[in-house]
Amino acid sequence: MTSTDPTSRPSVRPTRQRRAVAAALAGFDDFRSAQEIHDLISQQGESVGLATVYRTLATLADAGEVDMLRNEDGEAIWRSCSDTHHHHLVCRTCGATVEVEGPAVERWTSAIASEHGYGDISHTLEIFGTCPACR
Amino acid sequence: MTSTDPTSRPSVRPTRQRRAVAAALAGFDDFRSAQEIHDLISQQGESVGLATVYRTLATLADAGEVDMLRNEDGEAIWRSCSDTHHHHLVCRTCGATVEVEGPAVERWTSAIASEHGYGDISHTLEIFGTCPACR
DNA sequence: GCGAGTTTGACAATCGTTCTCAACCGCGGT
DNA sequence: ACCGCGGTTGAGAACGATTGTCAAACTCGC
Repeated sequence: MTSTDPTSRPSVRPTRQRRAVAAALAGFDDFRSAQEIHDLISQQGESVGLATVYRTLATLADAGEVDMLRNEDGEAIWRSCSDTHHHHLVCRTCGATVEVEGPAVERWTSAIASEHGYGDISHTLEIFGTCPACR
Repeated sequence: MTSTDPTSRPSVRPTRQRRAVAAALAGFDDFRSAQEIHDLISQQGESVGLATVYRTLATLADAGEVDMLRNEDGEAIWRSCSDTHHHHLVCRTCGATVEVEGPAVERWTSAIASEHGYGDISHTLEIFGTCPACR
């Protein structure tokens, strides 16, 4: 590592571009694709390369500051999230999203995994349904 | 529509190609990508176009005869499915799959859902990790 | 065996995402 | 304020999965 930072943080610089992406993320609370976020930034008068949007989103996702999941077409979609691990309850009609936590599920998945000798575990869990307003 | 069939079934013909895909699917029990299935068919001495593999898999998935899900890269992967509801513990290196059941999870998801007033619930839960052999 | 409607396959076209690499910029030292 | 060392960016090429195109091949019922 080249980092001289004792916290071993890879030194993320606060550039104009990263600020623009953060600002765009603050502007909506549902899941958006990278392209949509890129367009949104343009509409806010900033100019940021698409590749940079991807890079920044990936970094933020890595840092746990945004959620990334995939829609049914396999496309990556993002939104800013709270800092704790959680899952989503998504209305399949209007897209309304509720963040839910399930310590029991977390425990269950790692238990199942190690029970079968699997390591380096991750999991995806999304719940789809129809929200009260759409019924 | 051009269908004159009173049952409105779209008339799926049992062609050599579709049989080859079905045979390939019967030859493994983990999740494979379309490309891998295509290769497998070649190795079995058959020749089927990649586009046809995609088309056939899509049809089978539609009919509920195969499971299709997406790996962490957003790639579609398929396998023939059993008829009971279950989830998967998938090795992200070799693809080895273990079917797991989680009554607790099922209960938890519906509890969470109704707690938020959501109905008509479905969910996806996949666990990815590294299997003992690949570590 | 015939004709109509399906299905196929080779390949082009899409489309989301990543890579490349020279130019650029933030930051800490001087 | 000036320098220089990386980290960062952007334009566009590259990539890889998936889908569309369309003429030729095939199935099926007659």
